[in-house]
Amino acid sequence: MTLASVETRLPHAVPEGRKGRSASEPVDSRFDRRLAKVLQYAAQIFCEKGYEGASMRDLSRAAGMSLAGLYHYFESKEELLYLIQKHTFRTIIERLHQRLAGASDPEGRIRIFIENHLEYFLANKEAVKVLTHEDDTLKNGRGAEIRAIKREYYKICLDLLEDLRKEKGLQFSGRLAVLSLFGMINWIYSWHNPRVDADAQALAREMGDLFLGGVLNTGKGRRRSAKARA
Amino acid sequence: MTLASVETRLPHAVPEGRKGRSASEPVDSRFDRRLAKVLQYAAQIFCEKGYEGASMRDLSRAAGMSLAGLYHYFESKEELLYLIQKHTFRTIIERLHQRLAGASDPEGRIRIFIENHLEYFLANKEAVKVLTHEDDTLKNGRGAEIRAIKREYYKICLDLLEDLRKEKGLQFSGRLAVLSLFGMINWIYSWHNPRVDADAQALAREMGDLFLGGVLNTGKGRRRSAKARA
DNA sequence: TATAGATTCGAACGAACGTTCGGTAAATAC
DNA sequence: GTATTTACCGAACGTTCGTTCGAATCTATA
Repeated sequence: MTLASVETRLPHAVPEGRKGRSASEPVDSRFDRRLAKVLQYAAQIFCEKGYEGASMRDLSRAAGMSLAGLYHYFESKEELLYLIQKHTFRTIIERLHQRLAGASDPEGRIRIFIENHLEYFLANKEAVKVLTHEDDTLKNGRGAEIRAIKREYYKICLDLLEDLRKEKGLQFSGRLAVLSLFGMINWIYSWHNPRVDADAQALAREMGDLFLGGVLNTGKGRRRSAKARA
Repeated sequence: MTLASVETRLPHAVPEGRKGRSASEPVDSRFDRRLAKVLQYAAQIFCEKGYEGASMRDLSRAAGMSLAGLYHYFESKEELLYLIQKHTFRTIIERLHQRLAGASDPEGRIRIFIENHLEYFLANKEAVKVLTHEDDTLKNGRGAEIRAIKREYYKICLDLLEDLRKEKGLQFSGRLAVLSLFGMINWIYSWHNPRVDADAQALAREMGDLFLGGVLNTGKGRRRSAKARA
């Protein structure tokens, strides 16, 4: 789970033979470790200046490595962004599955989703900002792959919500609920200040209260305020 | 309320005399109208490619005007972003004040806030994406001015929420509630599809239900689910 | 210690960037 | 109808961009 168990090995000029690592190979070579470090620096730079605004020279300065030297580890700036996004997403989903394994109560599972999301977000602000901010920067194959992972994550959350809906016999738009929840918890990167705001667990509880309070309340009796009905 | 009642007139090489329009001057000259058009194209381009990713040549192509000709209307790319953000923000706040003037019920006023926000967002997707996406792109003076407007907008929403809290005797973190609400309604630009999703009014009602349901429920008796308390 | 591969580098490539300059055409004022 | 300002343009400026190339230096094995 370092930031680089990835099939980028021997990026160019490899004559023949093994092209991509066959996945699930836990190698943690010198190459992998160095690439992980570089990806970390890159996430930081992309976070600060944005993908387009950041230059490879910025990265070379931050990583303490020459401009040309960087290209030993990946083949282009775009692949750099792809590797960061893919690793970040996959890690979040992997951890989520671990945590969900031991919980069956629908409401509790949604709270686990929120907590998992927020914990990773606040612990890896840079990478996550790159994930959400450079949302549709990647094109073609790499972009399609990242969008697929995103849909997978969306689907997990939607299923959790529909379990709750069935259990409680509620009526609400799953799509709207999921996207509202994503908005709440993704927006954090734009305001969270560790010196002012609570930690991930407390935030997850408060946001869980807010969101679940709304969902449970809205969907039940179609109760609406007089003002809204007017 | 065109996109350019702004003090950019006579951008450079003006020898002496009137520098900035003295504000509140409703002139809608040829210059202003053309600038408004250009700002519209610019919002579109910035929205598509991001501020850093968009080039002045892209804009010149979209606007059907030469590269050099553009600089007759503003002095730099950065000022372009500033003008878009300032006009967008000021318009949203101005309309909000108009709508709030006739409402006194705290819950209804929050619903007005949400509806005003969503209506403008969905009618001006490009400009709004530039507003939220290029959040801290501007530096120095221009950046400080935009951040001040943003704080003003935040404060309006916070006050609305605290009115509700007082009326109903609730307990909740105003900051967290405001920022959660902003997350919900700002995130829309990343997913809203007019062919699939409801219009602004319907969305505002549903999100209002969700948010107010949560706020009213959470803050009252400190009710929490067994799972969350465990 | 010799050999081979992995790692790193300085220097440069062509392309694209934001901006400027001198000048022409169109609109406005007198 | 002429003079003056406004609107616009082609061409270029200097800079920075992502990327490449050939060579130098490490590292590990035999």
